[in-house]
Amino acid sequence: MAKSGRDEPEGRPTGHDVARAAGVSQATVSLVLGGKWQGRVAPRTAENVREAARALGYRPNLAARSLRTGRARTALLVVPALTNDFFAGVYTGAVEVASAHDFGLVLYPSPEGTAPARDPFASARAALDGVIASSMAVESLAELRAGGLPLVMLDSDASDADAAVNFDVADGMRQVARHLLGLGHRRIAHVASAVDSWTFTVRAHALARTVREGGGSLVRTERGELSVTGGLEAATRVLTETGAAPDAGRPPRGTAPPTALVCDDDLLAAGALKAARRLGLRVPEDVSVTGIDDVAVARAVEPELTTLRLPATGMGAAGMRALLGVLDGEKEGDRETVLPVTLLPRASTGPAPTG
Amino acid sequence: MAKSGRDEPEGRPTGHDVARAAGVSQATVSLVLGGKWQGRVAPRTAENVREAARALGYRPNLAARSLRTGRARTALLVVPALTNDFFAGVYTGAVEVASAHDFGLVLYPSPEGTAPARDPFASARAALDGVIASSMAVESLAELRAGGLPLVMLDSDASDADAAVNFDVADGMRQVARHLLGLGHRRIAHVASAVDSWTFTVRAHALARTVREGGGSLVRTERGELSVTGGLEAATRVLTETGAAPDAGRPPRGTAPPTALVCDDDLLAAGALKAARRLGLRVPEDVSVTGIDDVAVARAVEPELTTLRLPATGMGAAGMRALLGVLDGEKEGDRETVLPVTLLPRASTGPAPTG
DNA sequence: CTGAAAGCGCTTACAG
DNA sequence: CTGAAAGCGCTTACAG
Repeated sequence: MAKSGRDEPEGRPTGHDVARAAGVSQATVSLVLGGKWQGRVAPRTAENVREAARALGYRPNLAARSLRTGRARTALLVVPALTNDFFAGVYTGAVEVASAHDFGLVLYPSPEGTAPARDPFASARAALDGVIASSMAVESLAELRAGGLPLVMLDSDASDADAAVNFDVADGMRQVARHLLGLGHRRIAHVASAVDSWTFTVRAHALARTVREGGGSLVRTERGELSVTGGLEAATRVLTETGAAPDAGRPPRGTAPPTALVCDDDLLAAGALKAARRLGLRVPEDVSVTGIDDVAVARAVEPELTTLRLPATGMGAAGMRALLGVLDGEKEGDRETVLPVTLLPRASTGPAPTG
Repeated sequence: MAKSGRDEPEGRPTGHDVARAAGVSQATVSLVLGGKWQGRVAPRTAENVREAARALGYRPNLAARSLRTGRARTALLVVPALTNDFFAGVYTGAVEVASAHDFGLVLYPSPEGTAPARDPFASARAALDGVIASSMAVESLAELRAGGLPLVMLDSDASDADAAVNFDVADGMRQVARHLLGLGHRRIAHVASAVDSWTFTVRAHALARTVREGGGSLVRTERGELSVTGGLEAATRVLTETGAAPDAGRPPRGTAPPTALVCDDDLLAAGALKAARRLGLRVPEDVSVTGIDDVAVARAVEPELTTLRLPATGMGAAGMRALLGVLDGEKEGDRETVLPVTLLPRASTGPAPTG
């Protein structure tokens, strides 16, 4: 193991050290390295300063800069979980826009999942100019608001935020429902998220309504945590308790069995696929399954999932742009962005079984 | 949309505001809120201060604190990608230990994947006390070292770090190879990572050696990027070009077809499963497949993957502990931790086909 | 074109 | 038991 660089001769070099080496004042160093020297410092002097800074390995102390300027050019992105690649997309999109505006982006996965984030500020510890929160439950708003920082909400109930970016999930659910109705499905079950956040409430309403309007019926809703296991358990309940699975050994309880399972995300849908297989049902011949998100698992499983592509990267980018707008004191318009979603029909859905 | 809290009457309250409200000096406020008042400030006064701070919604300015103390109590965790839940585990473990020691942990997913991280410090922008880097390629070391901060490497070549935590991947690969040899497999192919970092080099060596010593042979190595698609492509090449797939329509090129595919991670293995299926091969009857990591996708696919469970959370925790040790000036011993790994036999491996 | 100086909001000896 | 003061390393008017 090499030695740590901490105990170098003079410790970490400061602007004064650079100034001494370049034979100028510390103020000049600041001007040059801050890129504000044009017309104020001789080009030759500026070059000397840069040279000295390089030689010493100088890096400005961010704490000092941020204390002085009162801003950190840093935003915090709060997400519920890292176990879903969806948030990788959100981060990627946001960080790209942030970088382009010379902003830093600190990622904070809330340890409580979609539940209230326990003081993300304490954990992030960075000096922050604003917060972007993705897919958080309403209860976390108070905590997030506590910092008094500008707040942009993503894929969430945004009534208390400074700006919002959402997917058109209602339209998405309509697309899913119409896709299934078009395939002849009339009895549909909803494998829903156990977490009751805004986006899932909207999904449930849009699904119920579209199915009803299309002449079908939502025969059952079972909730599961957003994981493969959660989906497996919830879908198993749906399939056995409605009598959809012939081998289940449990009598139907009067409900007609569903021919399609609409799942609130791809992880749940992957679990539903497993449930069907274990109960001896073929997908999509006996039962169709749909997901939402289009994360990697959607194409990892067999059959590949018919799902809704939600533009995660676009949402992250739009969220960062919205935050920048709020920070610039942008007028109150343009504060709510809605991103379209696309249905991706794949092999997990097919014509409803006849008979 | 509600108004942002930015333009409150007096702006964000400082320690002086609290002092004024409580009728004490700013120094006393600092003492009380910093928990260093015992025996220095009257309990009654302390209570008044806390009350005033609460009433004003005071939060200490972290930039000022960090400038004054010279430390930030914050570490940076650099990971290559968020598209693998493995790193969610690493983060979770590290953040737990960090919190217990009142440390913050900033997550930085390197935009270049396992390639050199382009100045994570600029992006993180936080004042940092140390860096933990997981599964990064050697080339990124220079960048990471540039900050002069204590560095802990995870699952990487650690020769230039202050401390290291690694999995016993060599032993793991041996377990995988022996498992397959025990099932009668003699011709094994390696679906390897296209990224050539330390951990993958170790895996390749251990696999080749164990297979050879067990009387088998490594008939082919194909590399793919660490994703389902990468695995699908690499495994398709292995299966068609060795003549393993009868329907492939390509003549064997003199190489005996493998009966087992050892993949460098679960994503690659999930892709291999798809490749086999598309080529009309049954898993595990015609070909066995193994993964590494035991992330969610390992149990999402069918058949579920025989894989190596790498304790990601444990590695994150050990990494943070190691960093804390380095920061405390701990003696040079105990700087290299090796974590054991476990083989999880599941349905994707079975007896080698006879004949 | 360059420098001296103020001040951001804290923590921490040091007086009293 | 409490306060006045120094100083962390920057940025930014302000002089010259």
